[in-house]
Amino acid sequence: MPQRAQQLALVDCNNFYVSCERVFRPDLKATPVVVLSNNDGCVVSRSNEAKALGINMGQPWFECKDVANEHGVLALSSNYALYADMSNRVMSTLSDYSPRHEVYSIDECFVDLTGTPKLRELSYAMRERVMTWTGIPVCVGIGPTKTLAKLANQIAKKHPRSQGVFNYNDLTQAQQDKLLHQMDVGEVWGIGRKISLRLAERGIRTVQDLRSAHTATLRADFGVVIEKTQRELQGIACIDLQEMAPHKKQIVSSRSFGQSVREVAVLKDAMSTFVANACAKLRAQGSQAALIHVFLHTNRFRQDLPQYNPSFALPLPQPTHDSLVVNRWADYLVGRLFRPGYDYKKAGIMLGDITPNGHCQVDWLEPKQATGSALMHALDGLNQRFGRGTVKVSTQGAFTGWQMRQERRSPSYTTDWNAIPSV
DNA sequence: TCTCCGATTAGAC
DNA sequence: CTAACGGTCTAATCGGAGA
Repeated sequence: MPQRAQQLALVDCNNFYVSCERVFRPDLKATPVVVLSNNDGCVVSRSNEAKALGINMGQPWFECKDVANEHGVLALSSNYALYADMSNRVMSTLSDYSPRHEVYSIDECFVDLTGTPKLRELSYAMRERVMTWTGIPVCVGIGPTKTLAKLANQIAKKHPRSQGVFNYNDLTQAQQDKLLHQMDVGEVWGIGRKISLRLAERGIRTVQDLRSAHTATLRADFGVVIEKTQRELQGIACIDLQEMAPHKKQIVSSRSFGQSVREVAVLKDAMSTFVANACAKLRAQGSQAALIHVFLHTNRFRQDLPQYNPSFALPLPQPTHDSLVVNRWADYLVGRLFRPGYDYKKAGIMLGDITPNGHCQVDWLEPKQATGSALMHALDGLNQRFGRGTVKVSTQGAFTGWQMRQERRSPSYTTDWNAIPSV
């Protein structure tokens, strides 16, 4: 008996960060809006009006500022607390539709709707409900594989006639061929700029070209990943739904500074914040790290200034998730890496060699470490209940001048009572 | 020559 | 006034060191 195709939906929020801002500022419905990355550096989310003005994704703000101001574009600093909270609401709404779902990113979720009767009606209802319950518009793309669901989602986004829902499984073979022939390979999930160019050299320009390319040659020239992508385009699922997020194998916390920094003390202050951040993430997933990697960066865009990008990876004698322990090492490393006379623009820490708590190789000879777990537990509890930064390590916050620029931040509508507008 | 491992690359969002 | 360009994460692949 032939197996019926999987009905895998990709639900993707439209212009997510901008949409989050608009939920609390309905007056901005027709205003072109963009949201900027950390440090107000690049454009990371655009309303349709802003897209129409030719403002590109990832474009540095200073490049498009003039055009933007000319057309009355409102630019906002990113407010991740708000977006994370809105994301949770959307994902929780979607999770009611299938126990088999995967939160793929802050604004995307795969939902397995295989076996659902009246799929079309259900998809429209799902969009409606997310809109009513959260205020966030979404589009639904359905296909037999993740890659085709992604592609279907793009169609749903692009063609107003689809009303936000597109099911690839509804197409006949001939319709599929025609559709894929009209789409650029670069639109496929997993095919980025570099590979698009190399594919084009071999005459593979459309999605249909890729789908029908000679598999062995493709694999030899481009590797396994692209072979999997091809199979997915052919309707053979190679990328599984990951219902449980696996533990992170590496945790990074880093930031560009608002201004350049010349003093060690300020770098150490910043570093202790990064350490606190990274260790909190580590504890949140119940892990320990045995490798810490600290780095400093000068401004790579200022080639007129001397460049210096030192880093050092330090294996720890014992794995830990204790901010204080990590902070001592990081502080020491910053001191070792620092050279006076440079304008530092960025720093950070990477935690590696991550294992679940208690699953470590213990060195017989090392005295058993007093991990301070109870202290860290209390600290996480307070910071969770009263907001990040309620309790800090003493080296944090003595110096300023490294904090990022955020001149256009919206209030924290969903996480701060004081931000709720008075009626 | 093979294997291991760290560094680099490419991609996503 | 000027200068101004994100942050995390994974997997594959590359390339050098050592066996």
